[in-house]
Amino acid sequence: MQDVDAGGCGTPVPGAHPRPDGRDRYTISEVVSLSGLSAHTLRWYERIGLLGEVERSHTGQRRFTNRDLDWLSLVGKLRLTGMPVAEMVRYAELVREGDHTVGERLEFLVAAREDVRGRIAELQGALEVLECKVSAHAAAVAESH
Amino acid sequence: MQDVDAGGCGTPVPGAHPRPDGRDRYTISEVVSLSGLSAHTLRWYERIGLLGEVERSHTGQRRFTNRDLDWLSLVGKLRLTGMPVAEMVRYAELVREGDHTVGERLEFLVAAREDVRGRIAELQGALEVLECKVSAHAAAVAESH
DNA sequence: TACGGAGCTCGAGTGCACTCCAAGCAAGGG
DNA sequence: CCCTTGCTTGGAGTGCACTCGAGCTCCGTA
Repeated sequence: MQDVDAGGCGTPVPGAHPRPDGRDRYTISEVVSLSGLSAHTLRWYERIGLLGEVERSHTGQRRFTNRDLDWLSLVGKLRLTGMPVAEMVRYAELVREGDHTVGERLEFLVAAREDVRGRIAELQGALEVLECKVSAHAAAVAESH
Repeated sequence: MQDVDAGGCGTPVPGAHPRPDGRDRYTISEVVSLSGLSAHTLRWYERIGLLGEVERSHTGQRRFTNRDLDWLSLVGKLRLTGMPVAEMVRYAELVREGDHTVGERLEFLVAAREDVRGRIAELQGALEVLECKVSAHAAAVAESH
């Protein structure tokens, strides 16, 4: 089965470090450079349940998988939208609960999408104001030769 | 002289309480319902210099002016963009310093504008991912008849 | 065998933006 | 005169999302 939450929608971001393919086990420091998050933050994400049990090496060190990386990329997107971490944790729990939560997850995603649309509209309002202020100040600067 | 920072760019927001015109002195509770900010927050804004000395009644109560309301509306826009309060305070200081800071203010506004544009782009990236996830989950829900 | 470097856990600390509290004053109504 | 309502102050508290520190283990190289 193809989990509907893993991969499939990630933009292979131009700015970010590319993921070396053919591998599926990454140390925490590799994930730090791949994700841009700090090691502390990654461990914290796991503690609060935003990341689900990460696999371990025989000595107890974390070994992140490509699936973890996909999940982190989604989390990054949601974080950009300003979604509180607690909500993302709730979503992570739904994913862990299995396929029968897919309807609830759909609701969550739709709500998040509407939220983002609203936020974009807000920002566009702010942008208009800023553009107006910029013109006014540029004119004032020009006027004072 | 027409201060380039007062009014002129405010969208008369459809959702917000309209400002009763013909008046220029508002109590703190009037500003609470006009701005949506709490009284605590308004006093705190004044304390940290985000609002400049607010006029007082003979008994020491604050009397906000239309100019204060205009400023608060700009602050609200900037807050929506995620700008830290400290930066807005810096801008407020530039405004208080007078006309000779108009160039610096222009720089500030241009930077803020670029910031907002970048943030909109980020959100649009997140929106795409969300739309993709929504389709995938909608399909999964439909498939499970 | 010694050492540097990466990783581990648990718990405490930080910075931001509020948010609340206690104690007190002023005006108006009963 | 008392009570309520609305406002004042300074300072303490809250919630969020990290962020850091102490003290430990484990591994590879000299």
